[in-house]
Amino acid sequence: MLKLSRMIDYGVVVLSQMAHRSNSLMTAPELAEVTGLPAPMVSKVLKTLARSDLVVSHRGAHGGYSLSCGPDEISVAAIVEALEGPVALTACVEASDTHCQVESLCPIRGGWEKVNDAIRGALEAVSLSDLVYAGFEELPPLKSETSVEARGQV
Amino acid sequence: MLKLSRMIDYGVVVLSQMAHRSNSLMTAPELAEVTGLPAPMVSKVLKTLARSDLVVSHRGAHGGYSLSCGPDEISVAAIVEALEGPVALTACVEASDTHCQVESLCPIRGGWEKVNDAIRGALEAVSLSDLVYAGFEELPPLKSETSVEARGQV
DNA sequence: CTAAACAGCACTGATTAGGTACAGATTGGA
DNA sequence: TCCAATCTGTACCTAATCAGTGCTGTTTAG
Repeated sequence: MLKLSRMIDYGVVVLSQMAHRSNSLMTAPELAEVTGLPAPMVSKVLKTLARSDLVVSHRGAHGGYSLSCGPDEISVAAIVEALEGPVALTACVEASDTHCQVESLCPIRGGWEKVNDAIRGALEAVSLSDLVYAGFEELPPLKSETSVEARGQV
Repeated sequence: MLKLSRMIDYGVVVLSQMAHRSNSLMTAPELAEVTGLPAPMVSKVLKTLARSDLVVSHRGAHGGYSLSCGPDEISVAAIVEALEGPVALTACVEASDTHCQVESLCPIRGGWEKVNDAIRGALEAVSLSDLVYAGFEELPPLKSETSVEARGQV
């Protein structure tokens, strides 16, 4: 099924909310409320995204997070990479240098890289703005949104 | 990291071994030996692949499995689909019709489909033969291969 | 100085995946 | 006719991973 993890799902949702409101500074609790996602998770995701410079964090009182650049400059690949490490599909690829005992017999050998490249390419070709602005007008920079009880199904 | 499951890994390895030996009939134990993968797993994978008609099974004594068509006609997408169901990245997509409570607020909505399509397209573009015949000459149709102790790292 | 906000762990509970076992069903050959 | 070699299907267990939570520390505006 090739499901991606909930972290990534959350990350994309949160980022698109941020993109949706023209780069205003938003706190983790605010974003949690707006998206309807569990607050600790949103916080966790934002921390991770900040480490990869996809968002910039502003510490201290009246801090928060904002996008580090325009939503068209953020690819899905970058988000995935930030939250789960480099896009690589098989253990084979990670450890092939040292461990794969049957490398000389395995007819695939470097073949996995083709799959990896294909996937990475596909994910790099999709930007955050591609996901967001599909028939959806921009929202005002916020200030007390009507709350959402639950996002229900992720 | 977007790792794919070991089932798929096994599936691709097994299929490429089959492709590697021009369509000869091979039993599950033989393929397990040749690939160095655990025999019950190989058997399990082959059963599943047979259900999706990627390989054809021949039951009874002197039975075995063979590819249902040429390796250039089998895409990685087909293998993934056979072993893990349709390529769909998020729970959001599966259940969006009924469950997603904030669909009207969620700025992504149909956006995930773009990611799914991109991935599916990428996987469909890579065929089994792309993976196999990268500087690797074909083997004879087999008969008592030198055994491989362990494939070690998958 | 204090409160609001981010940073970084460390922990737990549940889900899932990897792997095994076993009881049928099917077929070729002795 | 019967046996042995194969595939078929399902049930089951263990171990790894993931989602989620909590807590302690750090930064900064006012």
